[in-house]
Amino acid sequence: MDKQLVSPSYRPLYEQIKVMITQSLIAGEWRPGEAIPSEFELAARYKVSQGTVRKAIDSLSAENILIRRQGKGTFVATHNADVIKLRFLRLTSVTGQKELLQNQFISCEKGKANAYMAKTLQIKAGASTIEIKRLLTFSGRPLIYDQIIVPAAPFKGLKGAKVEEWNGSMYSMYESVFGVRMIRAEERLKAVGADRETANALGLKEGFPLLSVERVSFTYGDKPMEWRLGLCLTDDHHYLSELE
Amino acid sequence: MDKQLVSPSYRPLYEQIKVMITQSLIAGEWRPGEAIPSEFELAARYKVSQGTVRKAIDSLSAENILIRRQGKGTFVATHNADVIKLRFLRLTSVTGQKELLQNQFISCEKGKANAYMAKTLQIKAGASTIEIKRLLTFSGRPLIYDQIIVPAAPFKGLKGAKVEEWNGSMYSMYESVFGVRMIRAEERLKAVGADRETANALGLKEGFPLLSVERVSFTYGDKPMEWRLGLCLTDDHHYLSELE
DNA sequence: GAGTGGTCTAGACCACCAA
DNA sequence: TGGTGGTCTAGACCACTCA
Repeated sequence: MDKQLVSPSYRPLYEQIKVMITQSLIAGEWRPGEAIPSEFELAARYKVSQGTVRKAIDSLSAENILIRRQGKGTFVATHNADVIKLRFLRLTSVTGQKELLQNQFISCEKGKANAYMAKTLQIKAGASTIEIKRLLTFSGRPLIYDQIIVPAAPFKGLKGAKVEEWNGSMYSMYESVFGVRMIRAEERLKAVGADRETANALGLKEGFPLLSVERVSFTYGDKPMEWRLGLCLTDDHHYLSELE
Repeated sequence: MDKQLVSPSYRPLYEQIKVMITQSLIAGEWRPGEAIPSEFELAARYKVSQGTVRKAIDSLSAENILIRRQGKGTFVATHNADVIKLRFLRLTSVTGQKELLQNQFISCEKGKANAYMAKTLQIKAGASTIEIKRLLTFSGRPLIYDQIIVPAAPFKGLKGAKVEEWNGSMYSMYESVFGVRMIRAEERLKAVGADRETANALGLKEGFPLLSVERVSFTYGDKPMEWRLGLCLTDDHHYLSELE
């Protein structure tokens, strides 16, 4: 039996505060990049001590959902700000730098979720999706062949034109145009041989070893909102993972 | 100029406590798996409040250096305990399970650090090293061809015999036999084609795509103590990375 | 029941930032 | 100079573990 069900429904106060703050974030009361009320104001609103609000904010800050800045305030995390750009990018050149990649869109089409995609994105099988393919290049050299699938419903109006004219990361667009904020992602990595399509796109021979990065991104409440498959050339770059 | 040098040398109390606790760990005052003194005892020892000790322990706990257990005490993290075994293993089968791998040693020889290894392990070029090769298999099938290099000095007496008779992870052995505790690691991933040696070891054709995982492990004080290169077959397995 | 870590409070003071 | 987050304290009470 689930332990949660037998144990009494004890939840620390600061976790409840955390939930309430998260709900305000979902409702859009505070938008990405904006400051939330000060710890004292929130303490007054929720009728708890400042220390308890602090602990809730500490936790959200550790999850990169809020950003604290001493002397200034606490801000809603965003994928727009220059400093946090490429928050989810783990691929770095052998010199150690994370550099800006050039974005070249190949296609943007409507699709329908197959069984796997339905399960992954928690939508109904056959539900409408939007499928994007693009090529990311570095210094003129193709580096990643990316396939992106999102459910159509939350991204109504996302079309090729919209995608092509956007100058920034996909996450930044999701956030600014559709109000969908990604807060977490899971990546599954494998080594694969390039298939014909990818080999052509990247200018390689079929079977050339590529790093396959399958990513699922989640918005508030651990709701999956994007599936992505990136096939990466890793002769000049590597994927950095820190273990603790 | 380094910001640390111009700003006053202000360090919060709890960080100083953290350093003192870490020093006790290095000195071996509390051994892996053992409990450290209670928060009140430490508060008395360091002449600070319990809350300040708590904050220091919180931080070490977040870094997986200490483990808190409500009602029992705070314990020194170990690679021996069953529950924390495979702490650094990110490779999971497609079914999602982390399973025990069989260990088959191939060789264990003395070597000398080349320029790259010297830089990586922060030892002198030409310093003595120990080089181990092994094969990790899962359900009888070769999965990872592993090459491990450690500086000879801290691992005096590490020989083939010792390695082969040890029944557990390398980290568990480092800890139990040599008192070297790894607390952190960095991994750099690439996709590569199998070379002849690896292809033979894993029973593949040359050029077969493999996930190359280069790992450097650190002990207290961010001192690098092990270099490792694992070449992994990823048709049935994948490497899981969580992004926040 | 005694001892441990976990939560919560209230208040003081410090470091940082902007106006 | 006033407001923000960051630190530190002291004390109360709660939840968990084990003898």
